[in-house]
Amino acid sequence: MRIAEATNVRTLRASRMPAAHARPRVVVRQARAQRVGAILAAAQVCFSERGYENTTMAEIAARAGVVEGSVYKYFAGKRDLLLKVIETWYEGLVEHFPQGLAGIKGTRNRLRFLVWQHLVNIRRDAQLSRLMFQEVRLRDDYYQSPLHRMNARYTEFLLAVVREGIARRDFRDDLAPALVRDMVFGAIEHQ
Amino acid sequence: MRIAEATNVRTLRASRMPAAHARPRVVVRQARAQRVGAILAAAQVCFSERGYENTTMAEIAARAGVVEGSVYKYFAGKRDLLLKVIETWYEGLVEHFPQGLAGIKGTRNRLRFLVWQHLVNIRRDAQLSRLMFQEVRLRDDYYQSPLHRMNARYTEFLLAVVREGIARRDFRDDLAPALVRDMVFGAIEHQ
DNA sequence: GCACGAAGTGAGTCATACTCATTAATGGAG
DNA sequence: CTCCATTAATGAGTATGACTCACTTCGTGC
Repeated sequence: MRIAEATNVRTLRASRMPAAHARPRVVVRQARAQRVGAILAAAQVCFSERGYENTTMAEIAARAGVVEGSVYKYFAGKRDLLLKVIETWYEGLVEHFPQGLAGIKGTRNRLRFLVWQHLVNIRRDAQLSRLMFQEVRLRDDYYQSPLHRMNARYTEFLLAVVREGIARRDFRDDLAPALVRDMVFGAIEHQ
Repeated sequence: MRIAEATNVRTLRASRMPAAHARPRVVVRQARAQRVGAILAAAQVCFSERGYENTTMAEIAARAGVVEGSVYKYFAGKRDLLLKVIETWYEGLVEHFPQGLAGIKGTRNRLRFLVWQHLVNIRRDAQLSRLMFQEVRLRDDYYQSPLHRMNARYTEFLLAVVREGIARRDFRDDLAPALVRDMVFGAIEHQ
């Protein structure tokens, strides 16, 4: 029984090389960007809902309405997909800072805005920000990834406001802006 | 060729149920504690050298001088092993705080000692502390794990010194000790 | 209409965490 | 000492999921 079954599977496998795939297929050829977008969106939902480890490529593909192999046509692998998801998310966040800051006067108000915005971001997209901290920022390849630059741009805004504050004598001039940045973001992210 | 090979494998597999394992074996029966220690030590080295993901249970077992299955007699799985490794490490760290602090007078010196000690810890055992941040503290089950309590004990020392400082009027009395703790550890760990 | 490259497919491979039937050692009772 | 029950140890086997690749189908320029 068991062996028979196994042999059966084997026979099936062996019959791979000659013309095998020949069933009707509904191939919805889509524009590249649209397809990439669908996969990214599906991946974002899956990763957010179930975490990185618990998400399978099959789930992502199914949700995006493509087959597993297709994902690998657009993304190098699961981790690359994660990086692209986070990157897309970050782009949206960074875009909002300049317009938000534009209308705000006074160093303290500007600082308050950035801190508040950061809190809003990591609370609204709690799962994504968790993924950023956990799966991306602490890995070896982070400093080589575009996300490192992206994160620098994100924290740069706070750094700039602190520098402004020093220039305008709102803060002591022996304040180290980078330390302030690390303390603010560190304190928020610590727990 | 291919099929023959496969069938061969299958036959091998099918011959499992009847008496199969009958080769000489050198079983070095060890005391439980000793064996657990060997596995933990091996796991710590492997995880530190190659990271959690890149380490295989087979590697750990080989380094500990046991067979893979034995590891599962003492640990629930790979993740449990990681938690136990970190826990063991943390125990060592926490033990050192009281004696270190005992000889130090003055709030600022005591604070400085704790910060310095923390820096030494995460620099000396860089890989382990990275594993703690990345693979443990940010996971869902962290707050249910003994490591959460362990970490609380670790940071408690700084909290206590800050409270002392307020009581002795070295610090303003509207200072929130928990915020100080989060800022200090957060700033250190942020990058 | 035909040839060619790109897009798309999914069965198959491979690596590895984990299981479990089986064997070896131990220690206590007779 | 010898038997037997209990526990330690074993490693071949299984399951799962990331990734590959031989092949099909579509779209386009000639």
